Amino acid sequence: MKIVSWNVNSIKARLDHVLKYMDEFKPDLLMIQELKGLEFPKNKLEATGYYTHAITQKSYNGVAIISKEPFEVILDALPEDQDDEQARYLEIKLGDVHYINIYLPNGNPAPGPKYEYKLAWMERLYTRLNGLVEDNIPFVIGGDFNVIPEEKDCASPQEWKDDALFRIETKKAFRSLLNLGLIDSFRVFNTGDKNYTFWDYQAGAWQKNNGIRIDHFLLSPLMADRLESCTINKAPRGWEKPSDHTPIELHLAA
DNA sequence: ATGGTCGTGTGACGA
Repeated sequence: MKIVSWNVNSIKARLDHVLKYMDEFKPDLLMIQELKGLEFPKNKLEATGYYTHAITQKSYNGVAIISKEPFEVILDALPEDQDDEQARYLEIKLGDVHYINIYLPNGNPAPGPKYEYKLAWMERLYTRLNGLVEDNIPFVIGGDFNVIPEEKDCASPQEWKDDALFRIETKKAFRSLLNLGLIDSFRVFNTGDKNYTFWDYQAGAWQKNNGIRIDHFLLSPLMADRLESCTINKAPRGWEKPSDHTPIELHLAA
């Protein structure tokens, strides 16, 4: 089973990219982030034979799951804050497994209220994932985590030193998730540097491979034995008018 | 050291 996560930076601007990706790389389940609009092109995506569910808001954020198999929606928001209206979380169930798609807050500028929101969001996420682990519910969580886990996950650590994606509190919160027993799937197969999922549009970052690894797939303990591979597909970042992120691809044994 | 690039929606803000 092929599961993919991709921050598309606007579904309106990137619909043709997503359709091309689906046709060329045939994911079984595709998690996309940063839809950036209220409207979701459900009909055009489902004309391919896939099922979809989207969580959207005006202008910002937004996440969706596109799946070959029909699925049940478990949660359309992260629990524990009724006033949080940002479209950043979707949890579904397919077979016995929960699949969670997140667009974790960026948090810049830090420090400040946006960074406080990010850290609070990560605590709420910890609570939810801890609950699933305790209940022995197998899950896969993918998405744009907006977390650079280690120095080797960026080209120039000095540049990111005080950034919300690389600050010590952010790395600690991410480490707490891993300490639940979750596996950073990509690092099981590749411990090297210069492996990125995002390159800024500015200053020739893509051409210079000045990127960061911020899109991740974490597996719950019960899913560990099913992990077959996890790789970054750089091709879509090189297409015309690309997203600034590229897909990360996970293969699980049936 | 500075500015640089996209997308939304048509302003300024977010990334």
